[in-house]
Amino acid sequence: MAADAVVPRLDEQLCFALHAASRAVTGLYRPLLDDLGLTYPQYLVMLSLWEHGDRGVKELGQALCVDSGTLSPLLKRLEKAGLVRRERRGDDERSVRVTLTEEGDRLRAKAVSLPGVVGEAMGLGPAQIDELRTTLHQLTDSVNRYRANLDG
Amino acid sequence: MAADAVVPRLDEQLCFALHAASRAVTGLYRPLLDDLGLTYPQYLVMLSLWEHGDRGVKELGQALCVDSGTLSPLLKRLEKAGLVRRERRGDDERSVRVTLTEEGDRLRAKAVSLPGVVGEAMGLGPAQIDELRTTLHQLTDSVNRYRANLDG
DNA sequence: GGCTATTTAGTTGCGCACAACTTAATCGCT
DNA sequence: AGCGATTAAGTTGTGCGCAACTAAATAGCC
Repeated sequence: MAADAVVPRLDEQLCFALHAASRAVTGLYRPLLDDLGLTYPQYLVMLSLWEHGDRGVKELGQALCVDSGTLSPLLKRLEKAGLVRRERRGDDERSVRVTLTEEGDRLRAKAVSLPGVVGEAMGLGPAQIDELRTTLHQLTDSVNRYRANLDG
Repeated sequence: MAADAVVPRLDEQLCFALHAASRAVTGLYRPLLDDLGLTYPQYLVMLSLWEHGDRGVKELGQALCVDSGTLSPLLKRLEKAGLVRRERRGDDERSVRVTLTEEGDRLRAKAVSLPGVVGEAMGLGPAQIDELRTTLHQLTDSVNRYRANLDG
C-alpha cells in the first residue's frame, strides 16, 4: 500500500470537522454568555434546570454526559454565583438535589435571545439543521454503543 | 409568549448535539490513541505533520484552529515524547519549525487502523458521512465568519 | 539609522473533560 | 442484624481551550 495514502488528510477527517465545528459554536456562545456570567457548560446545566426546575447531580450528569468529577466543581461555582442551591436529599443522603435560586430562575429571561443569534450565525436552513441534528444524534448513539461494548 | 417555550429543550439544541457528538468521538479515540501514547489533540498535530512533514507553529495553529497558548505546551510534550523536534527558523528567528523525528514518522504506521475503526463505530453510510462533513464545514465557516464580524 | 508597530512563541491563570481514587450512605444477601 | 457490594458525590492530577499578557525579532516608516 502507498505510504502517503494511509492516513487521511486532516480536513477530510470527519472527527476533525466535528471537533472544529463544536469549538467554533462554543466560541460563538462565549461573548454572549459572558453577559450572563456563564460558561458554555454552565449554560447547559442551567438549560436542564430551567427545563426541569430541579435535578439530581446524577440526572444532570446523564443528561449532559459528564461525570461528577466535572459536575461537582462546576455546580460549586454556580452556587457561589448565587444561581443554584445544593442540598442533600432527605430520603437518600448520598444524592444531592440541585435547585434554581430566584436569581437563577430570572436569568432564563436573559438567555432567550441566545438560540436565535446562534441559529442565524450557523447559516443553515431549517431542513439542514433538522437533518444535522438527527445525524449527530445517530452518530453519538452509535459511537457510545460501540464504546460501551469495548469495556462491557 | 409562553414562558416555558422560551428556551429550547436541551436535546433539541443543535449546539448540544454537536458538543456531545464531538466528545463521544474523542472518547472513542482515547483508548485507541493510548496505544500510541497520544492524546486526541496531539494526534491532530501528528496528522498535520504526517501530511506535510514539516510545519511552523503558526501553520499548525491555523490548520487546527488553536493558538500558541494551546500549541506550545502540547508541542513541548510531543518533543519530550521524542516524536517531534522544534527549532528556530534561520531566516526568521521569531518562528519555530516543527519536524518529525524518526520515531514520530514511524508512528504513522501504527495510526493506519484508526480511521477505519472510528468510521465503523460511527454507524453512518458513506453518503451520510460525506454530507455530514460538508454541512459541518459549512457551519464552521459560517460561524467563524460571524464571529470575525463581532470584533472586526 | 533609529524608532514605533506588528508579528511570533511562549507563559500564566482559569474552567472543563476525564481517569483514578476517596468517602459516605444504601442495598442486598445470608 | 451483620456485612460485603454497590452507588453517589466529591477530590486530585493531567491535558486541552482560551484570554490576557510577556519577550523577542522583524517590518515599516520617518
